[in-house]
Amino acid sequence: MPRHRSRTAPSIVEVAAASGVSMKTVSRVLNEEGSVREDTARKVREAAAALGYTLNLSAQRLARGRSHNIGILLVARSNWQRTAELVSGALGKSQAIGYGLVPHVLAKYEGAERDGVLALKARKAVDGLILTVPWSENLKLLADLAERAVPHVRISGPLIPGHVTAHSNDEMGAYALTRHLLDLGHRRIGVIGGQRHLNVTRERLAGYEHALREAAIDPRSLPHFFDDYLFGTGFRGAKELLALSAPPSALLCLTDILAAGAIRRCHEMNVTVPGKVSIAGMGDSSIAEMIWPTLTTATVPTAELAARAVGMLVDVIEGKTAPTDLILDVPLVVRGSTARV
Amino acid sequence: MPRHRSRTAPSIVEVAAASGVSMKTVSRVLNEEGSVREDTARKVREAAAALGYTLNLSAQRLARGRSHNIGILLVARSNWQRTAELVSGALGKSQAIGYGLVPHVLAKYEGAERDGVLALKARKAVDGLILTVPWSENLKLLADLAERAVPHVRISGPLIPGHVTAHSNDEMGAYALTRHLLDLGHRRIGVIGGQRHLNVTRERLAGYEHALREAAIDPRSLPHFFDDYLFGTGFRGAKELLALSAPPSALLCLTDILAAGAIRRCHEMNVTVPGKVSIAGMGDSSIAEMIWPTLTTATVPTAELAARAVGMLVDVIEGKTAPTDLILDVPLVVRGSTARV
DNA sequence: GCAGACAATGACAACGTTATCATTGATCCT
DNA sequence: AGGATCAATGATAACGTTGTCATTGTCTGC
Repeated sequence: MPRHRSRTAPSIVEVAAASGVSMKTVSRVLNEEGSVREDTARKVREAAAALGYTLNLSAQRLARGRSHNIGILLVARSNWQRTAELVSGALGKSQAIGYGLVPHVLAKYEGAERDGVLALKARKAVDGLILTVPWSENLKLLADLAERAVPHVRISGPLIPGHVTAHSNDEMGAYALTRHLLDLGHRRIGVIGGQRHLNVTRERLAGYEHALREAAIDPRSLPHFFDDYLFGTGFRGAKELLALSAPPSALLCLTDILAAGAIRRCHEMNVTVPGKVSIAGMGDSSIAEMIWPTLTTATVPTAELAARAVGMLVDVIEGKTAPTDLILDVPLVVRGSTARV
Repeated sequence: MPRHRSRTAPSIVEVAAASGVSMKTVSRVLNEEGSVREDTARKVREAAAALGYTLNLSAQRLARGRSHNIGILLVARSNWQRTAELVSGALGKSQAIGYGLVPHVLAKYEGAERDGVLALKARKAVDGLILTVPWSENLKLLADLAERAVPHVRISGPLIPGHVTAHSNDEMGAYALTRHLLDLGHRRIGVIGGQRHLNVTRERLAGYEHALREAAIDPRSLPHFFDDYLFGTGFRGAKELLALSAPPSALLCLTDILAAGAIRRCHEMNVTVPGKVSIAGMGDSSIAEMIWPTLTTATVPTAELAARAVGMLVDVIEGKTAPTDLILDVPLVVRGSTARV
């Protein structure tokens, strides 16, 4: 006895029957594969429209062996602003090219969480992965992905052969920022940053030190404060560095959020910015224009990086091009938080 | 001639063969359906582990007729902070209960974009939808979803029978904020807000007006500025309202971002906050503690709302419970941007 | 010792696509 | 005229699960 098909979504066979062609031809038309006569195609499209039919993604995925989804690995308890930029950049691009974006937040890469990440590809939930800091430089993860041939593109992180990376020239950005402070006459330029072992930290620090050495200043003679990349670090760092017997006249914060924290502390301590101390950030997140004084910083094109990473990943997945690393500029933006000494 | 299976992921039949049971039993074990003897189950689990096997999601989705994904509809070019909170709240919950989260940004609900949203369910990309402002109050969309029996939960938006909503008591929040300003001796309390037609706007305004009327003040006698919910509106609103011949002594901004914009403008105009004018926001987003002075506001539990909405949606999808609306509190948080007149 | 109940398992057909290869006609060349 | 070529189409078998229903054993109670 045939099962009663009440209110079930129509399938490709119904459309085929209604338009008098085979399933395969319907499939060809709806996927725009070509090599179908225009009048046949029209008939099919009309039948599909009449039935309110759309291809079933699950069936398509199973048959094709691909999910048409890409995953983006994010870190828990981080700067939301940056996370939002990453996701929104990736989402815009993936939506435009017909891929779904599956965000996945991860607190650590161990045990069940590790299994969860690797299952993403094994279970065909995604065709590939976008890795953001700090996952883009987690060697255990990178090794696992390489071993399992999981396509992936990293956003930032050290250049490693065999791992495609979408990069911004953070070293240049930090160099430009430091030069800017030097040009304003600052000599004692302190630095506040997050985890030292991260590649972003090292790159930005390299730019900072490069500029100092050019000006014949020994970076080791300057005060610094490192912890993590959250607001509180900027806040505490400013207090500590400005309380020094020989306080810096300028502070380079390796992130806008850090700079925002430092500036807020200055307000609390009645230290005028940039009158008494100049403060620069890095990243050019939207907060840079929301605080007072507005922040001198360098634009890290986070959203664009994410969008480009998606494009690169899809190229890898579809085997279109040989993967190449990408490096975007990080231009200086001078605003109100820095001034002549 | 059998196809050579080189490096292909193992399927359930391999596991069945390796453990000497049928496919169905493997399926039962891996899905923890029960009614399998413990020693059989162990054999199966060992075989699966040895082969590095995991169930294929696409096949599972096709067979089950459900995607185990939920979509979240976001609006383009909005406050990123709020978007990030929504996504992160929803993501945490959905990840915990084994659902994937598929964010979808939408600029308008027409033409191809409308088709895209509706296709999400028709193509079985998602089992249901979370609607955020302003989509949660788009009547055309709501009608389409009802017509197609697409399970959905709205975050904010007017209470409409038949549409489940996760709500925060914004009216109470705005009332508390206004009372706070009144208690500080303010009488001329201006208001800055976004789109007036939005339900959030109306609710918050209702709380504001309620408090004023209690204090025998006619809300219509007070200055206001409405545009959208972006930083620039707060910025422009503050300038306009403070330039009035009878400027307000306090400003209630219907959103933290708006308040941040207003405060920045005050800094530019050398109007001290809260000395000359008190400013309150609403939402308690992370920016409230990053600016100076820190912002008096009311906590809208955005992330929790999103998480709860996911839970409610899954209940609806799985037919577990009768859907009920949810209303969370919006408690007042007094910080540095408001003071006695 | 046997019907009945019940727990554990299996066979096989969905689920709705796409891939592969075969089959049509029509068109082209010599 | 007679292949050869080519564009358009179709038949059928995957893809890898789960649902349904049937089939085993294994106990019970009498």
